[in-house]
Amino acid sequence: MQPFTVKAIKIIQNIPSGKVMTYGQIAKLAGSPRGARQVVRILHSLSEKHQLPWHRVVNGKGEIGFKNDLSFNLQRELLEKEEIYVSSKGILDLQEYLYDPLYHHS
DNA sequence: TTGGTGACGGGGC
DNA sequence: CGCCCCGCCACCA
Repeated sequence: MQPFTVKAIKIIQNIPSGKVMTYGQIAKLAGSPRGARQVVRILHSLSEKHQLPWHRVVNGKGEIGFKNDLSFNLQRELLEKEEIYVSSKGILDLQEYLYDPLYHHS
């Protein structure tokens, strides 16, 4: 397993409930600034095995990425359960919900 | 080995 | 805002 994959998994596992991270942000923190698509791959193939909170990952514009209705609706439901408001078009407010593991209060 | 494939991202219009 | 193009990169048939 590549170090990138290991790091990305840890990062995803540490996203707190009620917050989201973007594919690109995770890729960058895991050491591959242009590896957003690899994050997609990881979520797709390893979410179950590693019990990843896959629903807390959205694209850089703050939208649910799925085109597929079933997956789209499921992700929206899971986010709203965590008090994250998602519009019917799948858009949420990154200013409010984005999690930055490198940011610390005072 | 090679070419197709994305739950992406940035830039241009 | 919406579209389109292009670069990206590990995986797999």
